[in-house]
Amino acid sequence: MADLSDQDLRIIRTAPMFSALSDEAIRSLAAHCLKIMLHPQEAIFRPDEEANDFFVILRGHVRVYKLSPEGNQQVLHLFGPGQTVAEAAAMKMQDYPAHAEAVDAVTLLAIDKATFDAAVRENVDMVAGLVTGLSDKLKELAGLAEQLALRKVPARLANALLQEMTAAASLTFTLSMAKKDIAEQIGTTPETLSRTLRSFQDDGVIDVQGRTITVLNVDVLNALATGQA
Amino acid sequence: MADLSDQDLRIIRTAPMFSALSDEAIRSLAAHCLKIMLHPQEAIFRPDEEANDFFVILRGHVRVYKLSPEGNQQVLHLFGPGQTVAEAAAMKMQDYPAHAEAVDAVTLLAIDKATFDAAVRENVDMVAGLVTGLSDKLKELAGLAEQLALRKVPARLANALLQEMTAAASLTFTLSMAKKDIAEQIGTTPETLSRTLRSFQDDGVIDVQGRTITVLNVDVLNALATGQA
DNA sequence: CGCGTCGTTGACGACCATCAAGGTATGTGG
DNA sequence: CCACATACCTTGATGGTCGTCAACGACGCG
Repeated sequence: MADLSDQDLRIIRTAPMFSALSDEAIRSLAAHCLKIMLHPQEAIFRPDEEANDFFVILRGHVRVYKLSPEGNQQVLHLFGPGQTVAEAAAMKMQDYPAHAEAVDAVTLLAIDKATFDAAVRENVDMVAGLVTGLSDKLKELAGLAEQLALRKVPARLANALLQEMTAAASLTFTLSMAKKDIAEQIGTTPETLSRTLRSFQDDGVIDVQGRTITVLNVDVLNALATGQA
Repeated sequence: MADLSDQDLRIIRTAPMFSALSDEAIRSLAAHCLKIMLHPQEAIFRPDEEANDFFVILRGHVRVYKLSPEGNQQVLHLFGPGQTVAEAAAMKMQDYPAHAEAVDAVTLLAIDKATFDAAVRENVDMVAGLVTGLSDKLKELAGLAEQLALRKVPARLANALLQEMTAAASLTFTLSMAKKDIAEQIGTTPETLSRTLRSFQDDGVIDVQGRTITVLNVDVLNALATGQA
């Protein structure tokens, strides 16, 4: 039931599992799917729901996170257009393992397990892409666990800054989200983030002007990120 | 080149990706594989090696871990007989994402990417199992990240104790490994582990006699594990 | 019996979350 | 256009958690 624009098609084909499919194959798959629009902060799924569908992001960003009993959250993934969410849970028909919510205005394609299974049976080459996607997520989570266990806040922050820097392809860039969200993502608090940013600035590694960061010394920042400082 | 006993077959079929295969299919796959025996502590792979093979554990236990620049390690997975190691990395032909080593005396079946690909092409039903295995690992890592970020040491230890308890199916059990290894697995030090165990004991939740633990109050232990205490 | 690994305990300090308060920015309605 | 509300950010003070260092006792094994 979902109409797809040409741009939608291009975005969907960004996902490894769909990259090998023809336009017609994607369109016929989408014919059985729902297009969902969400407002910022709107919930997509919760850990106690059964995973009947998984999602392809057409527009916006999705945050996948765990919640502690005290209400703290830890972001596991941050997904953007062309990425798939919860395909592993859906394939196994278990409960979703975490929370997911829209970060900004989001459009999703919701694919239910049955129609996806049918699509896989007709296009066996999707499997390689599916595995690739899962493998990427495994690697990401392994890196996250490493960071949380073995790196202190300065190293995690340095990492995040380097990521933003390379994403912007410039030594000066504007943070892609509010500082409080960055704090959350690297597993700390806004207060500690603020202090750590200031200490970087005092050390002459970066310059902070509100949401705009300029990296003054990439080498030191790299050293911080890998823990050699 | 690897001869498989009937017991080997039974163990291999424990892995979700092999569960649907016939004896002959497994034997013909194994004909192109190597059986590897390892001593305790012996390395299996390192993060800078190219992942040409992945492994099925026939005997013993394998620890997969990340290493910090300071030499601390964080265990990501602990695998036993019938589990597969590094299949995601091997399928994508990238570098291994972590270290792996034998915990005790280990026997592995090493499967290289090419022969596995061939096997998958002949037995498409393996795919579902492959995905199941990856999905399980994703869930495990997500849980680990949650614990590291959001739970304090007592909660993580309570969790570990509950796991050992249910594995033993008895309120009294002997730890499956040295305490220092448990400390490592839950991301802390032997000293802190020792103190936390003592505090549990002082609170009357468990009794500790060397490596033997008796759970005196399951409810409180559960509360500790979920963070409600 | 001696040695090495493991486990425990104590003292200490680093790191970081929390609480509280004030400052800044941004958008909204009058 | 200004006043105000509401977020977001910063800064300081404080305390808890946990890692580190050091010393010692307990095992297990050759």
